[in-house]
Amino acid sequence: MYTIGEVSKLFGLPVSTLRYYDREGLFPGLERSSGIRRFTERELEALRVIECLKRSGLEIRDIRRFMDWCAEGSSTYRQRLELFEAQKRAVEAELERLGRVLDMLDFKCWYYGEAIKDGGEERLTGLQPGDMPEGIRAAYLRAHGL
Amino acid sequence: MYTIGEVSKLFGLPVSTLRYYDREGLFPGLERSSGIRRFTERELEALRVIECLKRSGLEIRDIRRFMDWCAEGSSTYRQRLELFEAQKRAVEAELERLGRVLDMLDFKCWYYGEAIKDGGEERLTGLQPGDMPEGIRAAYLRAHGL
DNA sequence: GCTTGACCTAAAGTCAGCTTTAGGTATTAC
DNA sequence: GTAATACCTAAAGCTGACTTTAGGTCAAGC
Repeated sequence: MYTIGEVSKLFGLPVSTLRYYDREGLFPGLERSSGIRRFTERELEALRVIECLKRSGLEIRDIRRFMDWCAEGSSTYRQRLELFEAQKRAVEAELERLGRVLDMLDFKCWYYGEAIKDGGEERLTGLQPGDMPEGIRAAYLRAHGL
Repeated sequence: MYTIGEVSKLFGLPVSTLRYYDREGLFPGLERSSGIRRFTERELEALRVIECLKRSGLEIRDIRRFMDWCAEGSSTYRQRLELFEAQKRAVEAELERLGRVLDMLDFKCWYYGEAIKDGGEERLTGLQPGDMPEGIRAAYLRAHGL
């Protein structure tokens, strides 16, 4: 059993955020003793799932819906599975987009490294992909969707 | 040369967003003919960079600062390089976090698949990592930071 | 007994990033 | 000539996710 202050430290989240999550219904079964919230291992796992679903792009209201499904019992397993499968696809898509972002950043790092060496961008502005070093060319082409 | 409507279609961004970006100073050299914005290849590349920096976690005001550096010329190459290097580190960190999110989602997909097969969570609630299949155990442990 | 610190609430405030509204110009299509 | 369409501005409005504020309870330490 943990107080809100302990959970705050464990997860590195402000107390105000935990109270906000509770207000929004993200801890449906959270118990209290004389008004004070008592977090159990169940709420800690809920919090791990909340962080996971948030990072995967879900909004608070949708996380709430998921938590309500959990409280509803075995009749909602299918919906819960489908939610996780959908978020998996969303995260895989995001990973791919971030990969292309990284390609652009790699290209730009190379570009400014060269610009600094040259003292200007004259040589670089006319550059065709064919004139770039192997790895940079690949990154450039992926970043520009070619 | 492109009108704002053409750029909107090319990038899949609302016209209102492009005007907002312009208002926020993200196209420092954008020209106009009789009041109408004329986007050139330079603005298209700027837009690619904007999307890249935004996805990498930068705020509009910081992107604006970068665009101002570009307008300032060769004296800012170093700052620009450092910005891209910092964003590269940020994206690499985000990729790792997303990897752990994916681990959690993999675990939860497996979990609910099993719960559906079993018709309940009784067997699963007592489950130790040692009882899980190979790949799922690994995902579970990574997702839970163990 | 009184201060400190951890908890509580309801309600208002904040911030980023857009989007919408209201009103206007200029060109093309009929 | 008038209706539709694409452009323009300034300013207000919106949304999600918190955070802050103002005011209160309660137990522990001095």
